[in-house]
Amino acid sequence: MKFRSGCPIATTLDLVGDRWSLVILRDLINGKAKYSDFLSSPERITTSVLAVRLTQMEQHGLVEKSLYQSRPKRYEYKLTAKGRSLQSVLQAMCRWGNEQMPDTWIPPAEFMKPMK
Amino acid sequence: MKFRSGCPIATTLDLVGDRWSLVILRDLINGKAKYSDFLSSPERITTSVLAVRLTQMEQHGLVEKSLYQSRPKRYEYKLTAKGRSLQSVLQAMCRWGNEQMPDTWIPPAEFMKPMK
DNA sequence: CTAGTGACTTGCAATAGACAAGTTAATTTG
DNA sequence: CAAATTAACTTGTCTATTGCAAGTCACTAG
Repeated sequence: MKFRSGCPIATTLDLVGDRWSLVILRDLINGKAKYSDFLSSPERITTSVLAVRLTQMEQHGLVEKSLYQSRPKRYEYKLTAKGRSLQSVLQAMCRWGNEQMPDTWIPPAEFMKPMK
Repeated sequence: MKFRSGCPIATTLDLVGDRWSLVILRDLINGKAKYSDFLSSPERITTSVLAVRLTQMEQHGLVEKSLYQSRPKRYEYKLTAKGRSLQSVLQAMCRWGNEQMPDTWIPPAEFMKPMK
């Protein structure tokens, strides 16, 4: 992976600065783990984009894939510590969205709890 | 503008969830204001993308354009309160970048000061 | 008069995303 | 036991966004 600069903001955006990665991360934090779980979210990601984003997030060390059933093979996705620590970024976005964008949903208190 | 859902995270990403908007916002917070200022940042945004992003950020109410010189016309860009309040998101990204991505620059203390 | 600067615009190729359909290996349902 | 359903993808086509290079327009400095 080539980064645009050493700026921590630009570098973070090189990893998750696209339309979908942080939406998937939100779902993972909220306990979703299976391919079909992500597809069922209200934003309606398409299957092709989901497949690409999941493998890239895995390559970046944000999620881990594990077999939870062989025959037929089924995988579940879980956050790594590195991925989970992005929750503070999501919390900041939630706060901003709720303050500045009318009619956005209020997240469960659990989601907004300070971390670490 | 059509939003993917009422989720505050998804809605925020509908506005700034691309490769460049938050990099421009960082520059604005750091006092950059002119077209050529943004072009000179180390990430090397191209002029065509910069023009598009600036007009979209203006449409979304995050920045304001003002004439600071007629003949020839020259404009400067400034953050609105709505745009400035995204700083907390950038601060969270900075913290994450510095913790998880090796060799990212440490921002000036000024940038990380709590807001409001 | 020529070169340079600031703020763009235009054109074209490459990559990412949207939309729809197909595949594979089971498992459930009738 | 064949037919429908499910989970997890893959493939294909089309459009949108980004990257890269060059050009334009209105001055201004030498």
